[in-house]
Amino acid sequence: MTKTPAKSWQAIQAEVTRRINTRIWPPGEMLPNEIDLAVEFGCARTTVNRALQALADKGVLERRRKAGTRVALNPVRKVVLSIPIIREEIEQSGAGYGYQLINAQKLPAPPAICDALQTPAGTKAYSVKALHLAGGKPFVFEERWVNILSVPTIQTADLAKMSANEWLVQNAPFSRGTLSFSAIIADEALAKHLTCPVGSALFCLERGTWNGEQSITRARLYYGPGYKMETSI
Amino acid sequence: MTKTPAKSWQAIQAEVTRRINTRIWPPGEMLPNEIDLAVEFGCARTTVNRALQALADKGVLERRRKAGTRVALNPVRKVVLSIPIIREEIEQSGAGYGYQLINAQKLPAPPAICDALQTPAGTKAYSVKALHLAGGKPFVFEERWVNILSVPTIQTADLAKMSANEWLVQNAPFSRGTLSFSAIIADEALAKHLTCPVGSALFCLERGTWNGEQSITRARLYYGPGYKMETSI
DNA sequence: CCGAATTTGTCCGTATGTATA
DNA sequence: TTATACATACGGACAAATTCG
Repeated sequence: MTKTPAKSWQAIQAEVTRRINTRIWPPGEMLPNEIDLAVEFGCARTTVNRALQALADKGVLERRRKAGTRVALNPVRKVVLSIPIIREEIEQSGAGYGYQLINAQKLPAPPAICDALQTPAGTKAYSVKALHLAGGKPFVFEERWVNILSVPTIQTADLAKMSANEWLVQNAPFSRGTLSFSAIIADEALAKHLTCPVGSALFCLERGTWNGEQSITRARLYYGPGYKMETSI
Repeated sequence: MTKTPAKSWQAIQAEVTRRINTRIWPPGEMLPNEIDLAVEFGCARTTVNRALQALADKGVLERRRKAGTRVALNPVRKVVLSIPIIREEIEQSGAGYGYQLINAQKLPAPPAICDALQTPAGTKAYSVKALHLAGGKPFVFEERWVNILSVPTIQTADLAKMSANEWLVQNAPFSRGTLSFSAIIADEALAKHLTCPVGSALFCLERGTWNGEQSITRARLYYGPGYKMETSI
């Protein structure tokens, strides 16, 4: 019988995690039901429930009514990734943050963008290109298209003073979005903006946002060579 | 006055989200305290608490005792990313999954690996190289080092039948890990394994795991050119 | 610097709803 | 259909953190 150090749902979470890690409950194993665990830990069932639910949210446990709770066969599935705010990320590294608008203009959007923004082919959209600098050196090149049907007022915003991202956060709500990561080769334009060799491998973060069915914007952030996005499990 | 459709913490979560999205509560705005919200929604404070806590977990709200609850200034900070199990990802795309062990042997680990595995420089470690195939074509090249001081038994495992990842999941528990994403240029070796041109940009996922203070393994997964890791917000 | 007031965090015990084997 | 196990709710209570005077 294991000593029960428990108190508070976080302690229970820790103890359950320990048992999983030490294979007392190996992958696929069924756990005792909440009532039994509550008795063992000497707490209310609601407290056990809270702990197990949190672990299920993390993907460590799988729970189904009537079927019970089991240790997930494939752990490490869900990770909470904190998307760094570029400015904060740079300032935390100790370097000074700089922002530089390259250009902002209404342009006929390329087909791929019209598709992404769900506007008819050939529609004009607002193109914004900007650079985020760390210690005066290029850190991220931002390439953004804004749907002027959804957010017409962006055309009058002074994007030299406030980044498009900040402006949108304050002026254009969104309800959902997509996020993707990929690797891309630096072409001449990218290499010039980031002052890196043509052919470098760049980490690319692409984000699209919608408000209901209306598309708002689609942005690509190209990080300089060698960038790593890190998180812990 | 808004109609309160509330019932269940999820409904409250939805209503709060709606108010944030429609700028009834813009970024930075303070929310009423839990008690007042409970009165407005006609439910118990614990129910409100659950809803707001869930939103705080998502990074939508920021909460502090006594200070209260406010809408986060920078939304979209925390994202739950589901790291796809390679086999599942391939099978879901409709292609057949294949696994191919390239080699597995005890080798003196390069300094960077010894550093990552926290073993003395020049220590031997177990090197595993393998390929995951989708529809018979290379999809991911896996390059792994396993700490044989922590997991000596891996040397007797038949890694041609079971992938190192699967074997470790079943045989070597870990308590914490790191995860990073980056972009890398395909050198000749990588290009050969993935049958892609030298100089391609590859998406690279790097994972390190520990059990307490003991390092277990460090793996790099190189995805073929054009791969995108996607998620939604 | 300290105490008081406020707000969230967590707990308990109970009750009822709901999916499912 | 029924029994089981999880999901959620309620209200009361106290703890902990932090702001503010």
